[in-house]
Amino acid sequence: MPDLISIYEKLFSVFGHQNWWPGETEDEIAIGAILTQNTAWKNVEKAIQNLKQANLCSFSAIFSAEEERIKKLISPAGFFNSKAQYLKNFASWLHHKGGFSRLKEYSCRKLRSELLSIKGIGEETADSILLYVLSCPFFVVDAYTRRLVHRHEITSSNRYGEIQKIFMENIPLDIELYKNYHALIVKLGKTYCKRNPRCDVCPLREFL
DNA sequence: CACCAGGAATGTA
DNA sequence: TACATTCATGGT
Repeated sequence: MPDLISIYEKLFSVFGHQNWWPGETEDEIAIGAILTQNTAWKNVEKAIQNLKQANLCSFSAIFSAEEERIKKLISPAGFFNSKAQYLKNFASWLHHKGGFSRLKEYSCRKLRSELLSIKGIGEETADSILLYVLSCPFFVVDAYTRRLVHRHEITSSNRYGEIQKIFMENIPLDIELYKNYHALIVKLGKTYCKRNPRCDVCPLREFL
């Protein structure tokens, strides 16, 4: 079983620095994290473009907008009934807190538990927002990450916390490393080995 | 036409 | 705890 550092170095040597998460503002990043739940990123881009065009790509705007209007704008991202409500829920929470800038005084652990208490924010979405917006060191475990660890037999567990624990106990505690590693895993997943564990061109084939 | 995509909530056993 | 179902659009 290859160690996680070796995999990271291999991925970095192939793909280089990633400069992720896509999104120009804190709000846009968090909105994207919610909209991309079980949805192709391409569809999320359309939804975000619609929100921008309507000047609704911020939580302060979403907070006071009609929910039906949000639904129509984000419809390309699917599950619009649920996601419109999720965006509203997050917007209410953020409004109550007074914005992202007022969250600096909270511990990362506290922030995580608060995010998880919002309906529509699960572990992956919470950690994505924590890592990419709030600079908290939580490793993001997504579908690509699960596939990677299972394919490489790093663990047989499919539990979120279990997989996250393995990463956080085996790589240095470094925000930028967490961001880059996650981004590289997604880059790998989007580029190669979608369903074929032994595809010839996968950069990690030496580990398979 | 079947299957899936950077999940989460809800219900069942 | 471990699965199953539901939510919905657009690409392959």
